[in-house]
Amino acid sequence: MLDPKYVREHQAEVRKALEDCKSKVDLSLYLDLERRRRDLMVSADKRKARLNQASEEMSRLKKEGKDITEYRSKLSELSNEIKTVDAEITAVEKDFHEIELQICNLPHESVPVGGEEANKEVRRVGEPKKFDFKPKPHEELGLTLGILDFEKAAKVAGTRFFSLAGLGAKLERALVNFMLDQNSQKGYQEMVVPHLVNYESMETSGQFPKFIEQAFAIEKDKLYLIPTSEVPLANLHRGETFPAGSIPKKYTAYTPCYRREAGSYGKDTKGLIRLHQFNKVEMFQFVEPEKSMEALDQLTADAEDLLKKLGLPYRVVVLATGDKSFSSVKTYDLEVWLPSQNTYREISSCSNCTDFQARRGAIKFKREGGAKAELVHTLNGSGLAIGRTWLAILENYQQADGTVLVPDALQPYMGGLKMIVPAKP
RNA sequence: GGAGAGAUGGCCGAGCGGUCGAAGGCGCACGCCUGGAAAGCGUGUAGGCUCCAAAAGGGUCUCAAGGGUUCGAAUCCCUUUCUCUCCGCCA
Repeated sequence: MLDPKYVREHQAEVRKALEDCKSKVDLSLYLDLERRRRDLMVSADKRKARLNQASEEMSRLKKEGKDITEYRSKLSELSNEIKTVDAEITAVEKDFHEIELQICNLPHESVPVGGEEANKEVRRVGEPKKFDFKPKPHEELGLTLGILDFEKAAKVAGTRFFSLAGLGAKLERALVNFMLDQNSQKGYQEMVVPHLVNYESMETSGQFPKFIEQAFAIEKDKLYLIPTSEVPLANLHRGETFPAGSIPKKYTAYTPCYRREAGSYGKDTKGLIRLHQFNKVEMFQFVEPEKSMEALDQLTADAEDLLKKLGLPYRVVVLATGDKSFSSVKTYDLEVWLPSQNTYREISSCSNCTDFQARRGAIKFKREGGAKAELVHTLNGSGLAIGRTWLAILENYQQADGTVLVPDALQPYMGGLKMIVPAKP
């Protein structure tokens, strides 16, 4: 959500930014409603002031034992007028809020303008390994090794679900533990959070109302399965004010993520790339406004560090205005090298949401000696998507015979295991 | 799931339908006092929206949330949410 006052005073700039984001929001309507809301409020407040004055008067008259019948009926009229205006305000506010929630965050000046094609590679780290055989896709490796199974998952739940067995499951858990340990060492507090959240939480983090179709819903209980732990983490401090000196606050959490993937039929139908359920370790930060751009670089570096330690080649891409996420001003995607696809694929997304989520959720902080509470800035980043890391390891560490080496950093988490070999039938 | 109790300012806690944004206490801040501190005394101590170019100042809203009764609601009525106690069920 944007600051209406800012929008009002920087119309040209906002209009351009919304175009760059391919937003379809009608800014004129937004401004018009905002204007009407204030006008109505002034008119209602004037009447309320009169009523309040009269009310005091009335109380005095009554004490003096005077007759107030006539006076009362006069006020009744005023009272009704107020109710009418208030109803108008409510209606205008509802319309305004509806639009307001549809507006994306304005891109940072450093973000390239354009759609997906304008995304810009920032750096490449690590050399893709040269194989002296044709590298196999992970779904094939996993199947042969007997550690990955989609058929069983499809029977249990449907398409776009997966199941892991034996060392496959163990590798998944090793990655979770490895990442949580690493993040903890970097000052992120480890958290366990709800996987089902209410509507408000989805609204605060920016999923709702725009992306409501993408969420799995438990209608009976009005709860939603989280698409990322960003949602519960962002909402931990909803409606709160951080006392002076208590931010930056950094959290990390491991949760499954549930996504309907509506409209992605036919995309990435094979393997672990795109699923209705996957695991992820997330990083989240609440920081002071002037420090958030710097924090984004640090957060991205923290995510990169995990890939470096796992020995996976990757590149960093800054997403263009039309491709960045709804709530963010700037997003870096980390893309890991996949030998079987001969390309880089997203494995992490790190965003600075500035005060966008904070305004939706009224998340504030106080400065040392500062009088007024201000909105915090929030940042989130995957550190990392576990499923995609799992498959990247299989593909990058595969050997000609179909076995897979365990990266050094993970061996302590795999009971010292150095290689994944086919399971005994 | 059944029965009951409750939700007031940073915290505790009062509050006959009118002068209550709300007594009192604690905490906190500042000042006085002191060689310094404690105690004591004094003063102050919510947030949102809005008017004004801005400051000063003004208006309005907020006593869990939403609705209702009323000229007027923290106070009465309804709904919802949350918390607590007991019973049942349960990893």
